[in-house]
Amino acid sequence: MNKLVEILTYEVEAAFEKAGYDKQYAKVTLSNRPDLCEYQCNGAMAAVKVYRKAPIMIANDVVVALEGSICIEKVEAVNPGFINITLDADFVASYLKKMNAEDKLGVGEPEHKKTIMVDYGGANVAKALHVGHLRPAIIGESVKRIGRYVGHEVIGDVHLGDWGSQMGLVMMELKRRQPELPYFDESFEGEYPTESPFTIEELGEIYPTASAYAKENEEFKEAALQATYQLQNGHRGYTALWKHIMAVSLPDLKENYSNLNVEFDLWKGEADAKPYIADMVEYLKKEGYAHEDQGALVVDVKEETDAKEIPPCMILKSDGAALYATTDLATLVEREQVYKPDQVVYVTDKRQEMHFEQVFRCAKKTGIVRPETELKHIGFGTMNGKDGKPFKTRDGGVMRLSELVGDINSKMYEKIVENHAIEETEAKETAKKVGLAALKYGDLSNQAAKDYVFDVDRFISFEGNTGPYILYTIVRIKSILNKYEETGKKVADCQIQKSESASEKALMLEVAKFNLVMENAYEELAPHKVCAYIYDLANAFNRFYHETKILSEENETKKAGFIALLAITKRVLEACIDVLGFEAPERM
RNA sequence: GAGUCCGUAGCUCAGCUGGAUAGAGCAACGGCCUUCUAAGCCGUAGGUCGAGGGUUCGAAUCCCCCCGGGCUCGCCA
Repeated sequence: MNKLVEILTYEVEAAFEKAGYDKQYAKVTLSNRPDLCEYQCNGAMAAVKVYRKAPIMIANDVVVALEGSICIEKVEAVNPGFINITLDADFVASYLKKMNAEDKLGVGEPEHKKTIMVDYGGANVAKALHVGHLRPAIIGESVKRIGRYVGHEVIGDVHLGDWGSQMGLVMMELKRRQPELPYFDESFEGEYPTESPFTIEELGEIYPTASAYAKENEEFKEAALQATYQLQNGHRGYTALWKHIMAVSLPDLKENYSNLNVEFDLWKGEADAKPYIADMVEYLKKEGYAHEDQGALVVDVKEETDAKEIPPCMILKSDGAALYATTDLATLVEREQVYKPDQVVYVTDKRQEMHFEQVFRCAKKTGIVRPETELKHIGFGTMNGKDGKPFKTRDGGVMRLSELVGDINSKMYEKIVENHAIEETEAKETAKKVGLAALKYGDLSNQAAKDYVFDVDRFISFEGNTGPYILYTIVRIKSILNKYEETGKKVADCQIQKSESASEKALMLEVAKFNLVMENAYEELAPHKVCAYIYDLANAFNRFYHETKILSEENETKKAGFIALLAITKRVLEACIDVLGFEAPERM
């Protein structure tokens, strides 16, 4: 289904040609002056150079040529040369009817359906999920859902950090604590215990301790690096220990992600790239891409146009161990073999920009991916505390995700029971939904690339541009629709009617933007655009709501028109919050 | 040092592929609940868009330079 701006652009193109001007100037955009018009075309001013005429004259010619258009109620040329368009109310109503008849509310199928892999999460199996994992999970999940909504085949991969030097650190810390364990006995040849030597809580504490200890003890650090290398090369005891770490971590990770309404199609990790590494290294050497430099194996990725020095992409460390770039490249080899993705999107901290630049260049240069494969990195900014510095707990530590989510839920629960008499089970369920919306909307409404201030109290506030406000709007609509059905009538039978008030038309125009917004959010991989849109839409609805008596409207056709408008507004809002990764309760 | 991102109202943020009077929310102040959820709506006040220069009919938006800040710059991920 064509977007409104497209339909209008076609009309205006025809008018430009009819008036004797090139249609390239006919692009119609949303108005930036809603007080003057609904849509606008600025092409007359751009066309001045070619036609050597005052822009207002060109605009006037086009306006004359537009007369009789069925989509336009009013069009005028305004100095210095704006063409201001106000849409015909019947046309808008029929547009919404068409939208309503479609499953995806006017979002069409893409010309080329792509297979897209979204690599997000990046949870480290050696440590508990903490607030640092929040952004990739929330943003990646939304990007995945937006891609699906616009019609692509999107595969989400958690891509666990289960293979790097953090594994060596954990193992050596464990050895320091329990040197008697058979995993550390090189002469041990029996069966290793099936029971893990640590719990998830212990594991969560072991890594930070080990990491800190490695910074002050060179010998320990060396041992950890050595253990990492040995693990990567099939050391029996370490492999057995690795399996324990995985077995203990995975259920905890799955539960945490599930609480965030984040679902992965693939639970692969860096370790899964292992079988591809040897062949890949061999290939890179044989084809002459990789060479030795200071003992390490590297691929040069410099380009002449570089404004700065891009270091070579390192494939193997001087001790022969694999590292970050190695597993990322080998993972691309695997993805190319198994899924042949048209696009791979990585969602990580923006500080990793250089790493991905190197990996992408290396993958293209060496033919690991096809030339047309799109490799994209969504680098997100830091979550800061109210002081503008990276978010920490009161005692300066890293807050666990489960703790954060628990906090938000209990604060939300208190607010809910404070406001309404409500049964405890429902209150808890509602608190969970509203809390998640608060958290996700708080994050997603910011541009991903920017640092942002993580202020829980603001996010869970019931006022202003927040997740709860959006949900409240949906709940209001649901409540009215339910009451309408209680009178024995069906919402589904209601037909959208031509608007009769300014606020009603404003709401309809806002609803009609949906396909434009969704496709744009996909192209720019920008969930915050969806947030901005539903905030506008919710505002438009609330304005309409306040000046319109809906259920007490006496004219049944008119009332049904209102109900139909509410129903489509709700569908659009729900489609949006679904791609953002949260949902609305029945009441709140 | 080089590169890169950022600097918009007291605070938190939109707007940046050039358009008309730079928008929200919070905080402040003032209205609106016998009526569909007031978690709402309406209004008032608040800005040399970091500074300067340039391109343009037109610049928060593009270019240059300066100031301030974040981040990155081979064996971590």
